[in-house]
Amino acid sequence: MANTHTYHHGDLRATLVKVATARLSAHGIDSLSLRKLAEDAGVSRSAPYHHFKDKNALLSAIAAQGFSQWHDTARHIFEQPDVPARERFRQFVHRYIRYAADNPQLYELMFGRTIWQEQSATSDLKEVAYPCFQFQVSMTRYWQEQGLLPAGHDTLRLAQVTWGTLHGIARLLIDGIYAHSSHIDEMCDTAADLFMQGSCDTPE
Amino acid sequence: MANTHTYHHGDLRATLVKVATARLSAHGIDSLSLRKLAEDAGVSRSAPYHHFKDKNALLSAIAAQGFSQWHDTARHIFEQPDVPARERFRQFVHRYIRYAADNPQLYELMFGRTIWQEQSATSDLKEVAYPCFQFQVSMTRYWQEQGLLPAGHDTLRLAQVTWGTLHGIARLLIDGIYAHSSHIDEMCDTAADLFMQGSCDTPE
DNA sequence: AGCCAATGTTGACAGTGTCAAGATAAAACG
DNA sequence: CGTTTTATCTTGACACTGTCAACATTGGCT
Repeated sequence: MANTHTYHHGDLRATLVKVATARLSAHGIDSLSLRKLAEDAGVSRSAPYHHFKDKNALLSAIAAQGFSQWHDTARHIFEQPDVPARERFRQFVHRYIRYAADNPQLYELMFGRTIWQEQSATSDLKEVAYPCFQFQVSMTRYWQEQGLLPAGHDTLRLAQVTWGTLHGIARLLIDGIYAHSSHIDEMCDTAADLFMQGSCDTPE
Repeated sequence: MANTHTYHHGDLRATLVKVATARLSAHGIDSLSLRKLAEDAGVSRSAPYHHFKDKNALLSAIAAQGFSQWHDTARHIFEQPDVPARERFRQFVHRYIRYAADNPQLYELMFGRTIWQEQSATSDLKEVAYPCFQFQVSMTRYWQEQGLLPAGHDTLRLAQVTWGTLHGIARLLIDGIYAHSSHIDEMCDTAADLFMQGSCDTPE
């Protein structure tokens, strides 16, 4: 499948996403040009336009993949019946930052201005990303019920702040300002402790 | 001064920064092209290269201005002898987010990957930005001493996490993902409360 | 007065995203 | 089966970008 030598490529759309993902993690987001991607896929410059409206649409497709991937990971961490809630929360914090630090280019694409500015957010992207946000809210509610996070606050706001924190730390790390990757674990512990300051531990 | 009709412009460097700042807040970071800026300044394409090594160097100069401006604001908030520490902390949180929300394009430039990636950070930029970071650490230490933030944690880590939180919220707002500007104040209050959960209020 | 360094200009190059018009093959339909 | 429609791919073109080299002009120093 996906024969490169016939006039019709076979599955150009998938191939484009694949080579784009590869190039992204290898050479960074700046070297992602449609023309190079087309060349990587063994196809001419404007062939991609039959599968993606825009450069943005292609980037959104990559980001969407990232979201669903992270959503799965988050679910796995959250749904461990044997692990106490407190520990799962801690794991979640560490894994989130770790995911961002391990895939800096992808993370930046997923949460960067580029694909999110008002007009350009594809509906495909939203369909994957919004449930991912929603899941964050559900988890927050659960942690409030478990007494790990303060119950007195609106769940949505709390979810925005906790995710904001993770997002902020991730970006500071990725952009290399004010934080270094050797501090990752300590920062995660500090953040987790800060959130659970008033925690009265799990009521079983 | 800064006559536009003579062969030598007068003070092209300052003019460039000025028109760039204007164009930045008006049309966004994407429409910042050296050629347009040169035209705005009434000068030819490659004249800027006599004042800035790079496009990046010009952008860094704008960002540097932003940092020193914010540093001043932060100092003013922090050095209010009559206002209790707790209130100053709350003010700080609100003003930080407000500053970001009011100057989204500038904020993005200041904290974006563009000017911070390893090689390209100008020494001019670092000279302004690092003291700004340092000030954040000093404030954190003070708030720890005042009992507003937990004393048990390393000050640097705590500063990274608190700033990370503000930074993350700011970015979620600016990029328009998962947070809307009508939630700003509630989010700030939630964040401040979360940080000061275990607070035993100011001694004295 | 005369030179030099600072500053500004034009020409050029490689790269980009995007579209219009034409070529080709696969699929749909009689 | 042949024919037509439709999806896909290609080449040509355009306007735009950052950057450099070569050349022009000027203000200030000796």
